[in-house]
Amino acid sequence: MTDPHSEKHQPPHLDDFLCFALYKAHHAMNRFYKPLLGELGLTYPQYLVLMALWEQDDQSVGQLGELLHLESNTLTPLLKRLESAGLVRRRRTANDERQVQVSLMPEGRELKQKSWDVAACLFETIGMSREEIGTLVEDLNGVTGAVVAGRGR
Amino acid sequence: MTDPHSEKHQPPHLDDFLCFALYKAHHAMNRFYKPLLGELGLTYPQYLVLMALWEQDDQSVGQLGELLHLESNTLTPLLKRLESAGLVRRRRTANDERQVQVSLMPEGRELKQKSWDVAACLFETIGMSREEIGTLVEDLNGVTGAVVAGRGR
DNA sequence: TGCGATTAAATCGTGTGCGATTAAATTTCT
DNA sequence: AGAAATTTAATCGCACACGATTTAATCGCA
Repeated sequence: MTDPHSEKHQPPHLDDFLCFALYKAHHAMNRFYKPLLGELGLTYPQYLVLMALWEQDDQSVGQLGELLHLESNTLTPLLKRLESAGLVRRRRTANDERQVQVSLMPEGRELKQKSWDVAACLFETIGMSREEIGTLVEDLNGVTGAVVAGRGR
Repeated sequence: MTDPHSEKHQPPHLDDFLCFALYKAHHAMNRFYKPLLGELGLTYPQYLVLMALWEQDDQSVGQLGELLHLESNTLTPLLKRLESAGLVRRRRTANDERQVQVSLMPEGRELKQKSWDVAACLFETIGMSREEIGTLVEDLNGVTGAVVAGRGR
């Protein structure tokens, strides 16, 4: 059994754990976005779903789930809320009645512009260059990839 | 209004957003930990609370909340579950009856050893050196700090 | 053709997270 | 000393997140 963080067999501090740093950063991001997105009537996961649709409209629940690493049990109620807010439309596809296709309504498409300010606000707040952010994103994606790949053992 | 991610006013891909990278990495970590911690009868947030107590026993709900960035509305039910599992004890302090002091029970203290393997397993899985992890943790904490500091505006 | 296997969403139950409010104890200030 | 302000947990309601199950549609294969 490998000692994960120190040469000595001495427990590291909580702050040294990668999982805890991720936990905190994710929470901080959540707390930062919440009031800004609240003005748009969105939650953070709803915002991510809309971002996915802005990039590629008309995706199935499964496609969205794969992109966002979410299952239908999470997405279905979330999408129903977006639908009842008039931002997206949910329809079963004609080809395959099992699939539900999610597409943007005009009101949902408009939010793209407003949400731009939110991302810009975060960018200003953290005060990092594009290169630094790019490197950090790559590192995080590397960790994500390794962890996801190493799961089924 | 600053364009956050590109010279051109062209929306970046979802994968370029730091918030999304964090979201994915945090979820990946969660999904990795869940089955391992499940064998110990713990959830991920419960594990973090225990880690905090292993490092410093006998903390108030407020202290734990400050460390983990959680409010009493989240901690109270979580701590009650840890208590009913026999891992911790909750008692109001004699000095100040408002505060609830949380301390480890023997069974909770024992889990420290077992949980060690979980951290070691993650360390092996991501396959990064201590230096790389340390740098990443520092970068993440930097982002967390900047975001938290920039909130009240 | 038709029946079992597979696939895609939806449903259910539990456990976070958090904004808002409440309740009780302590501190402050006159 | 005593009322008002403050502090600390707890409570309530809503929205994820996910394991497990269910339902409905499609596929595959004899």
